[in-house]
Amino acid sequence: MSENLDQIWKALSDPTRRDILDLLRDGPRLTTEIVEQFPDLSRFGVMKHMEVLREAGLVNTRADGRKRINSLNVTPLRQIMERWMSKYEAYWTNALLRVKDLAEESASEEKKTKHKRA
Amino acid sequence: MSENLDQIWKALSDPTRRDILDLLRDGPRLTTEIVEQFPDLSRFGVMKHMEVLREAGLVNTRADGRKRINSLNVTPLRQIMERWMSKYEAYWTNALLRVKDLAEESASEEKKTKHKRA
DNA sequence: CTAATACGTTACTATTGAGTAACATATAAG
DNA sequence: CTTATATGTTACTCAATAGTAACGTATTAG
Repeated sequence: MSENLDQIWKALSDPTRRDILDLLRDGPRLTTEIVEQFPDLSRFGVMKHMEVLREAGLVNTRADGRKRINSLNVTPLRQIMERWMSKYEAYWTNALLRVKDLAEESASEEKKTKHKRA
Repeated sequence: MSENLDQIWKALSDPTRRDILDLLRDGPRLTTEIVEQFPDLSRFGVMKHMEVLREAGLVNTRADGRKRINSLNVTPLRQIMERWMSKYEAYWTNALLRVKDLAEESASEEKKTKHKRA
């Protein structure tokens, strides 16, 4: 559960896969729904990306009849972010302060603002 | 200066390149010094990785006689981190609070703690 | 000037990754 | 049962990436 960090980075390195994650931020999607969002790609093309995301633990898929419901799992993202934040801690100073502001904002605003599409 | 985000992600996707960045966290290094840290790779192998890092803006290189001094540039890292932190804001809640703590820590401790090796 | 050092480049191989087309299976609806 | 839908799979390109070997250049030390 620690050496899959490579997998996570690999998964995130592709723009299409990041787009898929973006899409899933808005909530779970059927495989077909995801495929429809990428008219330039074949279905299998998208499905292979999905598989990479699944193997990296970034996406969970559960079956419901003949449907597959794909949902985002932020845990690996969090892992990477936290790891890098602390790793480069000494360099972060300014960034951290900005993130701190962000944290306080989102803490005080609670969940008034729903996140919006990419 | 905005569509190189892809490049940055690509650059970060390779474990060797992340190791190089880790090495540069401790301060600037000559090309040869970096090469020596990777006995399993040929010099040119390492140099190609360096080039990718340079093109992504993650590493700056300045000449000093016949020496090349490579140093870390965290700006692109910051870009990506900030972008993703805010993008997944709604999912971050717990993580953000931890980062907030980190920020306050490092703010109060100023720069007492020098960062240490990987 | 000569030799050693630090770096750069050319030319090539091999593996992985992204992608398509076409076929196969399973399930829900009528 | 039959059809349409949702998904899975096999077989195959094509391009990019990671990598090596070997040679070339430039600069500093003596």
